[in-house]
Amino acid sequence: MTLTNNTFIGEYAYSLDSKGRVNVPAKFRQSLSDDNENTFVITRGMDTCIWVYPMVQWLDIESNLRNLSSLSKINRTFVRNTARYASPSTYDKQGRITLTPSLIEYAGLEKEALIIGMVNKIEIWNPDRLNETDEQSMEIDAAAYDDLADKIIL
Amino acid sequence: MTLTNNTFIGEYAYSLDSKGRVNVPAKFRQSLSDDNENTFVITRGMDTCIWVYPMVQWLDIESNLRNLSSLSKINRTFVRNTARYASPSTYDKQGRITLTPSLIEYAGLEKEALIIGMVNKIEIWNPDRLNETDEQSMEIDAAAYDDLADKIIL
DNA sequence: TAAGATTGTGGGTAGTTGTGGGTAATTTCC
DNA sequence: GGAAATTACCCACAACTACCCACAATCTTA
Repeated sequence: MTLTNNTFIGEYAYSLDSKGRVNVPAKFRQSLSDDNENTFVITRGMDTCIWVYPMVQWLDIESNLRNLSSLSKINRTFVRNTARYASPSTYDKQGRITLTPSLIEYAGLEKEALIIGMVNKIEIWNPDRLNETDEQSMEIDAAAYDDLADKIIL
Repeated sequence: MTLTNNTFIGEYAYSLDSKGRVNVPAKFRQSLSDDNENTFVITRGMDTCIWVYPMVQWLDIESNLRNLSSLSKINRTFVRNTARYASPSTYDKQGRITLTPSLIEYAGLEKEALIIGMVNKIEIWNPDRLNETDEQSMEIDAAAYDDLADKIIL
């Protein structure tokens, strides 16, 4: 029952404990390749959620950032915003990672944490926020969504 | 008399047991190619039913998702909605897959489960719901059906 | 038709997984 | 340099899941 390495799908409802720890779904841990050394890189997501990358995936992003010339202002802004909030985190013996207070606040996390596999990364959401985001995008994106659906056969 | 690999046709009425397991029709199992490793990926269907993909078929979808950059909001939404409800499931020694409570609720499954071969994937229905859906689509679709007639020769 | 194999269904058990909290090591700050 | 706070590591337990076995019904084959 192993999918491709470093690939994550599915949705899990876990709790954030008093120490700011969340469980990484067992299936996600199993999918991690060894060269990640049980480490993720955690950062702000583009929606109000947390993004969690397997380390090797992050290294890939880093090398892409490296190639963006700082001559361009957009590049500078993009590199800055991508890099500044990122920090590596190794999961403990029980399979949990610790989130920084800053990220917990950014994502508005309280007791519940919804963990979503986004194929090449993982998202951590406050369930209520995700619901709102879902409803908003429902109407707005209909047309563009159909375009996408044409390209990918489900 | 074997059909093409990973191809499913026909209708089967099975039961959902107390642990959320349904049998995969023996013919469907036989049709699965070896590289699927006896594994399906189960997710929400576009009607209120469950979709079951042979793993290799899903991997194809996955690699398409992987190529959608998360810089675009629409892409994020699309990847999220496609990936979040999906989960791999290997059938057990008796040929059953386990459905998640979330999917069982989505499809409104109770004791009976109707399993339908959809050529490249499998659908699992609550029989009552399928009846309703059938009746609704009967009249509506006459025109659209004519369009289809251009594309497919029966 | 009888024997054997296959298929669908039910349930028990051992191992895994998620969650809470305790203690020692490390860091921070006065 | 030492106290306070933070972090990392460890243990414990309840809930759940995957795996195994059993059996009845159906189909296959000699």
